[in-house]
Amino acid sequence: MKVKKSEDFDEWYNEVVEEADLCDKRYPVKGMNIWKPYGWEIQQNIDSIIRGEMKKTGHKEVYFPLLVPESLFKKEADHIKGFGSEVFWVTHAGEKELEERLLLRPTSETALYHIFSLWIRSHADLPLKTFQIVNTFRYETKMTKAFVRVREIHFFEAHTCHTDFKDAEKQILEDVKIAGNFFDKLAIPYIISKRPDWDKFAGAYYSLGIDVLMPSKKVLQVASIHQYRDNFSRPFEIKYEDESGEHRYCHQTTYGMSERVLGAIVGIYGDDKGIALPSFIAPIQAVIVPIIFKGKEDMVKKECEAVKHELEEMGVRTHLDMRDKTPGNKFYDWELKGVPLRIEIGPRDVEKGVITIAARDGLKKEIKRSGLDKIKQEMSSFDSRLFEQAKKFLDENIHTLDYIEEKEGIIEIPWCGREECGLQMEEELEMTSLGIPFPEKACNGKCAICGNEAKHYLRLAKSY
RNA sequence: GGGCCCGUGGGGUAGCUUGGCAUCCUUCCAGCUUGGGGUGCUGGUAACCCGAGUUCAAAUCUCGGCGGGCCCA
Repeated sequence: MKVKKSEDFDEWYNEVVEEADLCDKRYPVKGMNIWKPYGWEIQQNIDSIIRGEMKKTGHKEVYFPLLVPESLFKKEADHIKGFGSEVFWVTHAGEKELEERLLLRPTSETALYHIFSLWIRSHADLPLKTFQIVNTFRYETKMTKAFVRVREIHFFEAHTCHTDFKDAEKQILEDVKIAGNFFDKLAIPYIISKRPDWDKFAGAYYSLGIDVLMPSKKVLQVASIHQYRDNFSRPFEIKYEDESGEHRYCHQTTYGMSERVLGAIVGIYGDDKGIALPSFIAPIQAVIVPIIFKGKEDMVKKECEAVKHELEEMGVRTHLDMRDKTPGNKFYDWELKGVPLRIEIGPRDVEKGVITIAARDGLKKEIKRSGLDKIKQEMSSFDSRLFEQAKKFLDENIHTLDYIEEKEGIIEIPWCGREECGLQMEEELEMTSLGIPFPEKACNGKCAICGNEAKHYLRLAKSY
């Protein structure tokens, strides 16, 4: 690594995503990067966590087509207003112009909901809980950044339909819980805010944003949960027949996430040596580096293979690095790639009946060869150390204030709830509002702009 | 939306002002050496973003495209 994380975070980030073999940014279309095998494997591991959570809560996986006819896309007015300027259009087949233009989904509401209206007939079909993991496309005009702002998005989206608002609200709470489980496994601390009306998702009744704090003290939105009420079900005519034979519109919710989660992990846990991966998503959880001396090669090699085998039996994803490089070289290499635990085995260890382990954050110790099962504990305590360190950083950078004051990080200011006051805060602080804390945090102060009774705290921060 | 900068082997760079020979580091390949934090030596592969123009001659000057980055609203 040429750039220090503490000196220039954004530049460090740009370098580390390529150096750590997560992606290749040389593809000649702006905002479309290549997933390299190592990065893709991490992302797949992240996906498998959310798949697990979806399965536990009764969501079914689907896969809808990439192309959406223009007529469907135009059905919900706010939605097209919000996304219209950033869609990619398919207008031709060969030389022939299409009768109806098709677009690459920027998100999949309009594709799914047309079909949901066919799938849902009666209250017995509800709730309908689905999700898909697909690529979506948004023509970003701003500066793109690997995993953080891309034009082809690796997107997870859960879509649900319910009999009424109340049942949809229950789904929102379940989503909050799912997010909790998900981010806990990744050891990422986060905050949830109810977005202000002027910044909610195009077509939503309200939106909850899940944000993390990056080392640059700018926040990154990593997930969002939306309550649509019947905003989409009306134009798409998603109706069901209730017990009394009446036809009613569904209420809907969505929960979305993208590879920004990976961006957050890179940003939050990386250091001057490279990235650091929580063990749950690390493709390699423990790497064995043999320390070879002339004349003792076989002894060391045999021991390494035996340890690898035993660890794999325990379900630890293990790699034995037999490349013809010096150990120091390999150490730097695996640190760059963020492997949680390194195991060093040399003649000295074999003779003493131990192995030497070093966690990615520097903690080094010997453990008994006969006590290999300790490795799992070492991994989880590594994860906890990552989390504690990030949690501390987040907590130290949330400032609850009574009046407007320039601070780095996230600030919370008493707010009357009126849009003009909120926008003025954004302007004065040169920050964007994240919304009001969720769950709501009691606020007894006066609005920092107009002086009227404050209804909530408004959270603001600089953001990506 | 407005303004600015940049594009040279896989990565990082020098050369551009004043047109002519493409520099160095790293990576990579082969071999020997070394091996508990980037071992050393020898040899090798490999580049001027694309297109048009000016010119005897373009990495260098002009225009356009594509790509990358920064600043302001």
